[in-house]
Amino acid sequence: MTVSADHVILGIISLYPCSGYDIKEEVETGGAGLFSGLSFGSIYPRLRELERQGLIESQQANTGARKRKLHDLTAAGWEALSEWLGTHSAYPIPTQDELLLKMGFWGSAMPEDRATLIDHLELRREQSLELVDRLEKWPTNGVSSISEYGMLLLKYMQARLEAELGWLDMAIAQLAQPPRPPVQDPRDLIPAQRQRRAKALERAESAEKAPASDHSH
Amino acid sequence: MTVSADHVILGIISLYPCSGYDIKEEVETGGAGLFSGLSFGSIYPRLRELERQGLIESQQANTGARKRKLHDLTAAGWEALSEWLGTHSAYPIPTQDELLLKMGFWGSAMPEDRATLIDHLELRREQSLELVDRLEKWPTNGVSSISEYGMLLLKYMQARLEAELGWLDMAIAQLAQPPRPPVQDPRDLIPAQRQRRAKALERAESAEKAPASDHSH
DNA sequence: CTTCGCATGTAAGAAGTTACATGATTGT
DNA sequence: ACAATCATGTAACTTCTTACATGCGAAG
Repeated sequence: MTVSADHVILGIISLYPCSGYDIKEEVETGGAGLFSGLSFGSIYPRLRELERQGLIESQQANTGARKRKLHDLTAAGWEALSEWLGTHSAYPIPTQDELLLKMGFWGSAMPEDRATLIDHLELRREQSLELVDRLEKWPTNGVSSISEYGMLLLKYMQARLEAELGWLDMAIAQLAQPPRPPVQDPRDLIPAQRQRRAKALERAESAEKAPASDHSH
Repeated sequence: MTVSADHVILGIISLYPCSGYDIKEEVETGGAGLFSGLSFGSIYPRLRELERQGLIESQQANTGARKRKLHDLTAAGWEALSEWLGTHSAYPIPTQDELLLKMGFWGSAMPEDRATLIDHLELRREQSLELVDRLEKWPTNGVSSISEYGMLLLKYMQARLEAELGWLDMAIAQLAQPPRPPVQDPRDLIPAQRQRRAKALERAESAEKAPASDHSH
């Protein structure tokens, strides 16, 4: 499910011959970082392995003053990259989004506390607005390379963020109102959740008050 | 970065007392599956561990005719779940989306072949339309429990999918047209990519034709 | 009577992260 | 002189997945 580190590394090197440090940089602040993550702990070992496999070539380079190891694709590397690009990708569900996941459990575990959820959503809103800002400046920042494809990706993210922000405003407003009843609950699970929770907490509390009653018969 | 399996399991059990198999079911076809994934290989060992930690209680149950082990939260389990819900979540970047990632490398590795990318995007479009359909029927399917929070999640996914589908139509249409020049390319990396690739492939081909010239000096 | 779906589990391994270790160069 | 940044690497560990193993009940 997770995208292979090797492919990300090959892809980034295809953009320009670069060092392990450059790759990390690209993933942290560049466009590739929007859709993948990599740490040094995987970059360097993988670079060695890719070189062993003959997909990349490495050479010491002293551009500037620092010594760095520059990596570039071999013919086999370009072919491996193209082959990967040609294969179909898995549909991106499940979407990794902890906040939304939590929201799905809110009704059962945090029956009363809507304020905390609103707080989470407002934080998300701020962070998304920041990202919108960063993305907006991208095509004119004077440093990033943005191809036609890069521009399409940028538009994808913008469309998605816009939709998310609209939803956030709606959701925050709704949560500030009194709770609404379930939309559909054929097995009456939702009232049962509250009861199960209340019973479990109550039982624990009474056990705490009378701890001597534990060794039965 | 990845959401912890334990929290997902606790969350699903909070919805109703369930077996390991039920949890898998919920993740495959239920709402929780939109934002998390779990396999049997992690569910069963984690259930044992959560029981050992006193966060869940398990009991043999013979509802129906089959023997299953039903799990429910203890007071400590409800508290652990609430505590998790109360903490802030990481911003969901990087977004795990292999297709978009590939698109970012398309210009360097597949300079000519726009048809394959269009094909990928059309497949995505179909899959997203299918999901839209499934989501639309959800609140009236007569079986799923959908709280107010669940309904908000549903609306989130719908907003996001709608934005994605709009973008897909635009992107597919654009890619059917002739290529456009880069939006920004201060270091002229984009033309360089084609040259590096061409040179690497060419070099490999000539080496194949004259394989005897390898032992120099 | 046998195949499919329900149901639980284990063991080996893939893949990546965290934390650590090291050292040079640049800016203040 | 000192800190921050550039730069490369390793080892231990966490976490989850894949593939396998097992068995019962229901349906055809």
